[in-house]
Amino acid sequence: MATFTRDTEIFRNEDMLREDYQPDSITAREDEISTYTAALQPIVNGAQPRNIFLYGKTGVGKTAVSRYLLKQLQRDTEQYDDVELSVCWLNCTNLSSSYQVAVNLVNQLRPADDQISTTGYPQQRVFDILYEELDQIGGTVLLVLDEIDHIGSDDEILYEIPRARSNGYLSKAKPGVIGISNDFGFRDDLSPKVKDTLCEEEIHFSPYNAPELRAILEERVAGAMYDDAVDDAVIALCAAIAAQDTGSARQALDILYKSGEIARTNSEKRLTEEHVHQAREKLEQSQVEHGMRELTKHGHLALVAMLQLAFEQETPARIRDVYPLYRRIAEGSNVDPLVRRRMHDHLADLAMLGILDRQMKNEGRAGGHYYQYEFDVDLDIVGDVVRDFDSIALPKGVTARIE
DNA sequence: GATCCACAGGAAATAGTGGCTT
DNA sequence: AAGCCACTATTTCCTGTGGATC
Repeated sequence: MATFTRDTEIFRNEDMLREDYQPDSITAREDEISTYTAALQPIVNGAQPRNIFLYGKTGVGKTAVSRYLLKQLQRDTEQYDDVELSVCWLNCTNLSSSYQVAVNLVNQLRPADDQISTTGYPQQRVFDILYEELDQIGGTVLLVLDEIDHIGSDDEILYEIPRARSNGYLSKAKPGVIGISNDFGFRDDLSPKVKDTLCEEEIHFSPYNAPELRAILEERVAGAMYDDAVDDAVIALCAAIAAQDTGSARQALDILYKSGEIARTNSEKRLTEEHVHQAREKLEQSQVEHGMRELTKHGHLALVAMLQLAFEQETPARIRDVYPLYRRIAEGSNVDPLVRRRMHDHLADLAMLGILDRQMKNEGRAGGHYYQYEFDVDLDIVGDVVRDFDSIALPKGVTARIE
């Protein structure tokens, strides 16, 4: 018989450690905030907004600071009658082109019962619709494009919006673009014409160091967990691990949260450093697992082929060895196998996700150059994932090893 | 130092899907 | 219904590459 009781020892309010929690104040980003504030100043003055670009790795506060500042800005501009500020927030993950960003912006601005479809229109048409919507809102409209680097090299929209007004497409609206990017390289990939218009203000967010992470954790822990549940050493360790790895507050908070979960499951009252280490390992593991499950069918087939080779001690293996096996498994599973070139892309994907490790070998005239692939993760984890592939006929060598 | 292996990986063409316009 | 438009996944074709070997 299961019983539920309220947690009175570890978590007071675990929401505060979650991804979507928005803190009331921002810790350790003073410089960024002051630059950002200065860049937003024209809006308060009722002038044309400047375009702003934020760079920095995940979990360094770009989104949190933006949310925080824009909220302040909206509140503080209310007192001026000649400033009408609206903010439109769009996360561009999964949007790979300007066209899609434009469509999603329109749909964001429109009511749910009047959406437009994601394909079918000529590109310029979608832009026209977007301008109509913007003009309808009027005033200053800030378009926040989070994770904008996902649109890759197709940056047309970043050129269009800032110039829409001077080109006479807009009469009532003053649009401003705030781009948020995880990828510094994105800036260099932008076409020159976009760089000119868009990168008026650039703000760089550096990774957090250990003391900063500690400050952030302490800030959150005060509300999220009971005082007796955590001590400074545990917090310091979470901060240290995250600082060394990614410098991301997200990671530090995740580790702390997971540590608490582990402690709670073991019905312990205090977090220990051991819990933290376990938490880190678990998180790493589940990330890799998630990556593997999300792959396409052919990615899965490639994974199975590699697993088979690993079980036979044939790794590291080269394409020449993996491909025929992949073909057999695909055919056995009633899937049309891909050509070698394409299959190679899937292996490269696996390597990029950190699931496989690849080494370039070069035997010169005798053997040419090629990659050798082997697993970079525990085979048991791979086995766990592969066991759930129900549309793939696993080779015997694999089924035997994973039960 | 030229050659050449065995592949890496870029580029363009093609297939197939879903949706708009007239 | 025919003709567009955009997207994704793939195939086809091809040039590039590092270093052992000639």
